[in-house]
Amino acid sequence: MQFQSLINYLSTFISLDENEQDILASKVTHRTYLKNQYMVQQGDVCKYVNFITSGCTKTFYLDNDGTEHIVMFGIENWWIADLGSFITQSPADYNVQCIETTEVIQFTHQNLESLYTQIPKLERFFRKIIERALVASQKRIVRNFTHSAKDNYLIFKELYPKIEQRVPQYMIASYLGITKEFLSKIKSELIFEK
Amino acid sequence: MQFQSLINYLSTFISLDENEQDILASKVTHRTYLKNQYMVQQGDVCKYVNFITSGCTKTFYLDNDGTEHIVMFGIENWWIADLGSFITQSPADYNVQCIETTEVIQFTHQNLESLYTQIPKLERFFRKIIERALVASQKRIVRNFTHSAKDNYLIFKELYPKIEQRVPQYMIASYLGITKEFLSKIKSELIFEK
DNA sequence: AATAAATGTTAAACTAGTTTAACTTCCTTT
DNA sequence: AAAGGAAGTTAAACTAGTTTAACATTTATT
Repeated sequence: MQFQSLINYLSTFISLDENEQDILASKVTHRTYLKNQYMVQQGDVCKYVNFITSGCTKTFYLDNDGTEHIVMFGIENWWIADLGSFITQSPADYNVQCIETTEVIQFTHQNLESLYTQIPKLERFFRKIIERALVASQKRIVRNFTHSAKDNYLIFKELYPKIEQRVPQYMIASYLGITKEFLSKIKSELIFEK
Repeated sequence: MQFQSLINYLSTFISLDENEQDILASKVTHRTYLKNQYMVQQGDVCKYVNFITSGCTKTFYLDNDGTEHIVMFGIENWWIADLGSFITQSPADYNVQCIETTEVIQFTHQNLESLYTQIPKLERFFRKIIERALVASQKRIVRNFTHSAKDNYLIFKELYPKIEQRVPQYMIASYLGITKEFLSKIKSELIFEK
């Protein structure tokens, strides 16, 4: 059952007694999105924070030319939302679309707020998750500046080997901030170098 | 007095009663760093989260060539630390150096943890601050991909007009991920365009 | 099995940003 | 007031990554 995946995941960070688990269960819902469906659309308010129990998503920004820029991918045990939109309940800058059929456990803003109050351990947990995400985000900024596209591709493969196998190459190029043609060139150079 | 600056700042987010203010005061220390002094050095453990009451700092990464890459600046009412190092109490990736004489209020890891427990409002406050920082960091990643160096410079000026006036140009170039020579060229083009 | 659609490749011409190096201007320190 | 260092500028040669366009391969649909 889906909810159990969340409990298992949380148990590696915090321990919740039966009562707390029941409270949590009463505040979340479960949903399945089909491949290509949108979890969040640019311009809509992001209603949920989503915990992925299975599947794969991409979070992307559409620029004025209609080009998509992938901000992040999401797989099992990742938290996915347009955080800026969710916390302020204002229109989203990003789209979240499913690359595979994706099952999630959803927290509304109101339910999450009430969980924070009822189970302070959970607020602490989310603070720590967000701290880590911020550290990772800052590291990514520095990486982008200090490394060539080829190095960044190799680092990506090492950091997220599971994602590299599941998403098309042109999306990885977008995540790295380069064109699919250039990534193709990089890959052929890497094969040659071996 | 320095501590009052922190209280004033916090009051725009949360209200602390006298007792809570006293607890807070008992858990922080004050320190003045001179121009060019280091608040954090790459390799050391980042011992404090610093709230700047006056002055200006740069947080930067030194790559293998010895080139510095500025991750962020800090001015009055900003929180400065190597967050990754602070939360795990492991060696820092970044340096924090003062661009001006800088006064800060410092929180050790232990004191901050105990404040979170004694004043849950403060944990909520920090969660929100970090959420915002994460949103800003993700936006910066997308900005870097979607805009030219010239656009990013204009955006920087608009976003942080106070910082632009206080720090040398070559540091702004580093923050933008371009060379000082190219920023110089961009500026001369902008003058010409007017 | 056939066709269309999505994904991936190659190569040539191009451009945004880097490198190097020489020079200028401004700021400190004596 | 002079001298030295830090910060900023200019320009030429270069390179990492883009653009365009044509083609190849894989995957999905009938």
